[in-house]
Amino acid sequence: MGRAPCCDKANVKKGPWSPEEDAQLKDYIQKNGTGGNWIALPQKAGLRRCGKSCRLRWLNYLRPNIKHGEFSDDEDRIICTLFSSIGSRWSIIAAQLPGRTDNDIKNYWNTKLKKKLFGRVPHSQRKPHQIHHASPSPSPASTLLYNCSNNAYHTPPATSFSCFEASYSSSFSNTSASCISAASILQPQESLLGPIQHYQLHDNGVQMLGGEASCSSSDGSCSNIQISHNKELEYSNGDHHQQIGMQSYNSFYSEVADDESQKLIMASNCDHGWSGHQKSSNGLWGETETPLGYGIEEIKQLITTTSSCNSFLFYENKADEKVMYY
DNA sequence: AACCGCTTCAACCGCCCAGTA
DNA sequence: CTACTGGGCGGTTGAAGCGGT
Repeated sequence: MGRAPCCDKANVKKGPWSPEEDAQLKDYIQKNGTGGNWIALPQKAGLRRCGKSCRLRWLNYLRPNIKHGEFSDDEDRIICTLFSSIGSRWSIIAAQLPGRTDNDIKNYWNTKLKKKLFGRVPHSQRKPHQIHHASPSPSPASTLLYNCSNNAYHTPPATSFSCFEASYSSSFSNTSASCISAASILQPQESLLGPIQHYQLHDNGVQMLGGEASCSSSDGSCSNIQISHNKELEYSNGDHHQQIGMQSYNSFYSEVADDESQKLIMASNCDHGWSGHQKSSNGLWGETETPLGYGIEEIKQLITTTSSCNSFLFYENKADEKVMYY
């Protein structure tokens, strides 16, 4: 048996708020405050709304000093930086952007910023042969390479675990690669991956990001990997091989394992090196701990210092975006 | 003008956590 | 210690708007 609903669903109004309801809620809160009890608030305010709905409406729309409209470049940068550090902790990200709500930022990220960074190809411009439908299981990862030297973002071609629906750039061969960070999630079960795809490096054939990573641990858990590269990077997918660039870096890979079926490999050659941190059992990092081991105060500091070099980690877990290019 | 497909974003859903009885 | 409750949060949905044909 599930938990009791927070309100009588049959007697509450749903859907868009009318200007009258807005005025009623705003008026009540301005006069009486929230009283620390959102569940009781609608009744007191004479609204036929769920308490949670009132809270959301107030926080996201009616609250004073809410900023609507275009996000500035600075805000973009802050969102990207924090997202790279702490993931989709929208409330924490929102706390760094006065006047912005977590919902706003979440929507902005999902609808605009993500596309801005990844250069999404409109459906109408896709050629049928470019589209490959992957396995029906959720594909949790997308991968992004961030080149600090020219402020450009690049994604490598999609891997089987990297099914971000986007136009994957293979152009980082002509970047200086002075500061490239890569991250991806590996899923060990082949059944979840669909067709085997992997990146490999020429010469010594170091395989990574979905292949058999070089493991430093005896049990193959791949907790730490250190690789020095100055090599061409090739993308391989069965019979299709594509050279995707030249990388020159000395990387230290750390694993962030959050459960048995998902392993996160991070790579960075940035100046402010970082180490992997284990998520807690609930899949979240501690309130003041970030994946990079930064506290919230440190994140604030990070915002001001990462303009020169960032470790970017992008991943998503959206089951319905299982289209990829190869 | 009508239709269609895409995008946007407000709002909802359901889970998790902390506080409390 | 356990059960319950409300608040908070991230993920998802769907109506509205918009542009193209």
